Amino acid sequence: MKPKKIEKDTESRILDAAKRIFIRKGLDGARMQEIADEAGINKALLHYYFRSKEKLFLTIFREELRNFFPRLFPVLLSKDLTPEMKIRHFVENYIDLFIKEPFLPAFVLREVNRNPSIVAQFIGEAGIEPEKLRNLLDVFATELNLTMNEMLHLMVTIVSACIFPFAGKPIIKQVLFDDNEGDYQKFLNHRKTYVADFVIHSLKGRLLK
Amino acid sequence: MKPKKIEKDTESRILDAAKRIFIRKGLDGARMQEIADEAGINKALLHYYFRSKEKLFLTIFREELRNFFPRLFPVLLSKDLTPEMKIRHFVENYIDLFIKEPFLPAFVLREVNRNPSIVAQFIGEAGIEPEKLRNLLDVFATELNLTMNEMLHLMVTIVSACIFPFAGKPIIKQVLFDDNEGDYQKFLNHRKTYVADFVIHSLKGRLLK
DNA sequence: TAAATAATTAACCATATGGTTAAACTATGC
DNA sequence: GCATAGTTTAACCATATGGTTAATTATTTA
Repeated sequence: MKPKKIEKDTESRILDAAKRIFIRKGLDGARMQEIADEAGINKALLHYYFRSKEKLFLTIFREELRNFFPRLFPVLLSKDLTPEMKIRHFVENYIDLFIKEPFLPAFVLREVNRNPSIVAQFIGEAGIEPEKLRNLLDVFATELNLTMNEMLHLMVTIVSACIFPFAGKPIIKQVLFDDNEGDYQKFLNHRKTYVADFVIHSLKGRLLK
Repeated sequence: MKPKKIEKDTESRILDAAKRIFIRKGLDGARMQEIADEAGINKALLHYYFRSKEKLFLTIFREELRNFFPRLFPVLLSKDLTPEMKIRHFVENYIDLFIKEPFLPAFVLREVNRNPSIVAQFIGEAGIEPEKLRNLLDVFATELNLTMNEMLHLMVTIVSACIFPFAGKPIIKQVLFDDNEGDYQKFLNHRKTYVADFVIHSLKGRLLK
């Protein structure tokens, strides 16, 4: 029952450590020494497993970009959900994801703005196919009786409403909740139903034009 | 007609250069040499005018934080605007601001996440008074027949919808617009009316519950 | 078990970077 | 014209940082 190989364990220790450090500090702010310390290993070992900081970073980034992207296909294609339920599911799952990974939004936004070409570079590997996604949105637009343009705005609005509360946490918490973490967390929990309600009301409200 | 003093000019040249570099690259990514080059001066001169990178950065950040914060008081307190018009004004002005300063949202979000305490530290100097702001929102909530909780969500939702399209530009442009800058810009312009409409529909839609 | 291979470390290296110094240059006041 | 204070520069410094090397210690394999 002796552990045969430590290497595999070391690799995942490195990945865990790198993830924690990179997500909080970004590529520019992270130090290889810091990651080594966090993983409890020698700095040279980092370069033994991942040749360079860049390589290690991209390994982490690819994975986190995949997490970041909402997996719309299963929800939107479901036949036994009303449009309203699809929206509720989406919002709830997406906000829950960020409650579990609160630093993910700020991390991804920071890195794609540092180097925008990284998006095109990794979008495929992150399991996103823009064309298929746009087709999907087109179908959903029809279902909701929206133009594709309106659908794109709707999508961006929903995603914004889910992501910004996390990416803007320091500001929101300070300005709206007097730096009270508990109040801010309560706000996040309410938000799952609030955003869905808000969107659904808006779609209904169009009828009142 | 000879220029009497160059000094003042030098200082503003430095500030302009620092602003450009810091906003695009952040504190961690920016290099003092780069800022000096951008300003067309010697690196030592940077330290002559602003003792350290940190000091120079904070000078820029303070100013940009002030820009970033929506100036709600004049709009929300106006007596001759309907709530609907207040929302329309706010959204249009806020999005227009970011069309002029497209890197501002990503910059502020990056830096407040790098060092959250910077918000509390500079919120006063940026001309924001959280208490007064919350009072203002309370009044507006009454005007709209909303609870304070709903008002906070509404506020965050509107701000999210304005900011995220800029902070998330690399992703949105790539995924939704196949990397076409023109399409993305058109989207931003539509967005001014779309977001306002969306919010107003939602408030009306509540009646259809 | 001995050779071969993989994992790990301490010490090192080259370069980049924020920051300093001392000297030179410029304008201004007397 | 000269002294003084303010401005600008080239050269320099200490340190941090990503990365490498060579030796050491497991682990595998024949």
